[in-house]
Amino acid sequence: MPEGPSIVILKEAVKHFKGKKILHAEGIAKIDMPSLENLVIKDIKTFGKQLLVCFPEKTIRIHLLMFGTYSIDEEEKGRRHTLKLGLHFAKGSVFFYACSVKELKGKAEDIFDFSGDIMNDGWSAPKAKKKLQDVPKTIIGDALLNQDIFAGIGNIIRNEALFRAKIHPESINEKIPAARLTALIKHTQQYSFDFLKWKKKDELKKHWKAYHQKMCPRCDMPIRKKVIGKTKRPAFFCENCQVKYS
DNA sequence: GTGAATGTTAACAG
DNA sequence: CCTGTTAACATTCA
Repeated sequence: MPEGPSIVILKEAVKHFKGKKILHAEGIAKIDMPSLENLVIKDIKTFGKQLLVCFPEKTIRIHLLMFGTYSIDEEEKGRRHTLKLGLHFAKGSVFFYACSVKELKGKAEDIFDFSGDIMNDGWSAPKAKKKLQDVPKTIIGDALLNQDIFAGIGNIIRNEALFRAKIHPESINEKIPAARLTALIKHTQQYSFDFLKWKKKDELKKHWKAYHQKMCPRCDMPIRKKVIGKTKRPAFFCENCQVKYS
């Protein structure tokens, strides 16, 4: 369940643990569990698809990958989840399953450039445009998934944003007119926040226009599914109304 | 039972 | 050493 907006929802669900002291840490993640005990959580942030549990001198980075899940206060018994990390507080607990947990040295602000995070208030569209132009030969479908360019974008967002912008995923970056590129970047951010809004209401799928769709809602032609690019992820697009710049 | 999927990275080949 | 491909991991749903 992990594109940027879903991680923002996760952050909101655990932010009440900010300022709280960890009494016990458990799980099979390869990090120093005992060293977390008695530490107070300084902040909880997100960067792209990662949740960051921040301390003065280190940052715990949790990435849900494809199948990661979490539960708050109650451990999911009965399910066969692999408990990677469980944090226990005086009041409440949080559990992360089947995810990637890493311990990073230093504070989050020194490790991540938050202007690259599509969901961050400080996100910079001009910087994103420049980064796209720095990889002129790349197809836009791959570039959108590049976390160094758009931290937080996943396969749903890229397909929906390209559909809104009427750009074919196999378009070559340098062939896309600058105005179209700017429009795409804007759609990407806007769809990410629509994703957030709809996901909260549990109606994300209801609003898909291209992703896993059969027919184009604009022109009624079939939506094509094709594994593309070096990222080899399935793209969904309308060949009739999404222009291929190549 | 099979295959696919909102993802990344370690391992290997050249 | 660098680049590109494959494998691995983990879970749910159709």
